Amino acid sequence: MAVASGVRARVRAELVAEIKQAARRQLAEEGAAALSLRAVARELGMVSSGIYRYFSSRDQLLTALIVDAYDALGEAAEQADATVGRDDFFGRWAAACRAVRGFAVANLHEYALLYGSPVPGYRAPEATVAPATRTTVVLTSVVAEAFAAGVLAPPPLGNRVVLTPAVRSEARRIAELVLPGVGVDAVVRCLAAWTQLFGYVSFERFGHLVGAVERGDEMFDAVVASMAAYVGLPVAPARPRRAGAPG
Amino acid sequence: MAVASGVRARVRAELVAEIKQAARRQLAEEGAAALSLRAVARELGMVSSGIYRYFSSRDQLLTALIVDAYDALGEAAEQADATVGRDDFFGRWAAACRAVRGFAVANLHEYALLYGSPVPGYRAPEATVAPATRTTVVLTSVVAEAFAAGVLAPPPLGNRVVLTPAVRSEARRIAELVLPGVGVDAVVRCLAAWTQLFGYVSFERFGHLVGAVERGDEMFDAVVASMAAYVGLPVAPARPRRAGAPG
DNA sequence: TGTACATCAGTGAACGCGCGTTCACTGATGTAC
DNA sequence: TGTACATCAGTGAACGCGCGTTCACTGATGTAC
Repeated sequence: MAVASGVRARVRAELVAEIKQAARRQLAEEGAAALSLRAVARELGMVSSGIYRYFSSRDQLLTALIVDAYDALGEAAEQADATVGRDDFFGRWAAACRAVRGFAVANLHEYALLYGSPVPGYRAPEATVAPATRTTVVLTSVVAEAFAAGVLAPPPLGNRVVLTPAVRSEARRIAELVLPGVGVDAVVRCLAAWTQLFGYVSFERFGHLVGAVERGDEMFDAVVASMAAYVGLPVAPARPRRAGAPG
Repeated sequence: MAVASGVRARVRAELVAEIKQAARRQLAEEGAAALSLRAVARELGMVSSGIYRYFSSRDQLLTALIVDAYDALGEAAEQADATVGRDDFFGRWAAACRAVRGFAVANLHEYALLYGSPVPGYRAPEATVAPATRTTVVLTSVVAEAFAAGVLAPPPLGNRVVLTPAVRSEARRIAELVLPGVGVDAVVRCLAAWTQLFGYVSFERFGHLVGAVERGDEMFDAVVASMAAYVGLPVAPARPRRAGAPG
């Protein structure tokens, strides 16, 4: 019966979920390098070879965890973005940045799995690419929409850096992908802000700010605000404008 | 004899160096998690227990590698800084940034050991703190000296972000340590630039820019220049001024 | 200069451990007639 | 509704591997008189 087969499939899906959850728990306690199929099986009261009914190798389980983590982070960023009024570009940017940091705080080892050292001997397959871009798309969309709304500030006079032709063409290519219409100068600043965000979160979570920054939450907000201004987002919530009108 | 004893000590020091070198080679090929005393011993044609004459545990060897890597990176930054005229603050900043990236390019796994995911189960001892700050000191010194020379630009109008009291006091504390006299606003921007630098290098080296940035060298220089301007360093080499004169 | 002793480097065997993966198997659960 | 068969989940033993660390040991190298 189709129904009975559906039951089997559902049980199977549940077990896959349970295995991933156990693996995630182990990840949280020991880190990615220490993740082992045997320990996962032990936690589920199963014999180690039983896992092979659900994952064909340790790497496949690791890939599933990576994809899930990228998706969880991406969804957190999307939801944070969605809580803010569409025209409050600064607020949306800040909300997305806070979501990234919040994810890293709540899931240190999953964050490290995504953005820390590559796992030795592990090569990320194609399947991880799409989920990896979700968070980036949230951030670039805010900038792209601010530009479309005509409120993205041009670079201040002091920041008019000369760009080489190679950089300009590269920036144009990036703009076509995720920042339609945005100028090469702003693309470079977006790239800086994007890497700054993850650089700060990594430094904080990996212990490089110990002794330097104590009030992590407030300092993070300050840095995010400063970088948002640097990118050109209006610091005060933007006045609603007709989207698409160039500024 | 003192001379004979000196010979023994020198041979010992050489062997310590050889062990570290073999460990570094292994690090470069497999990554930190795969570094093992047995493999190091094998490479030296020694029995595994022999290593214990020189390092009391795997963690102690790891610590030695971390200290060496911090020192190598710090020295690279210092030397890069030293090649540029003292008054060319922008050039000094860019040179130091390039040195950081250069180190990461040439020594991926050592860079990952320092700035990637924390090694599971390993807790960095006090001895690593001082060497870890060398690179940071190079960068902050450039900014502090630019300020002292009176050429550090104030934040552009668009970047006058409101800072909370907690952030201001934290920034003041940081300034006392490494950025004497520099305003809280600039401290926040330095923190952003510092984390941006390592964030970019990590993203590039760990594969997060694949498909986005192809001309790594030139794009890096562009981002560095943009961030240097954001920090307030004069983009063109500064006119020589009497150091210490406030701007 | 020569001998007796102490220090040290490196050996080899062993400890107990955990790992990923394979394989033939036993039951239980679904499927087709 | 009932039976015969196919599919699937999970078992248990085994493979070969590498790891950190301990320990009693053998020579060689230095030290003190």
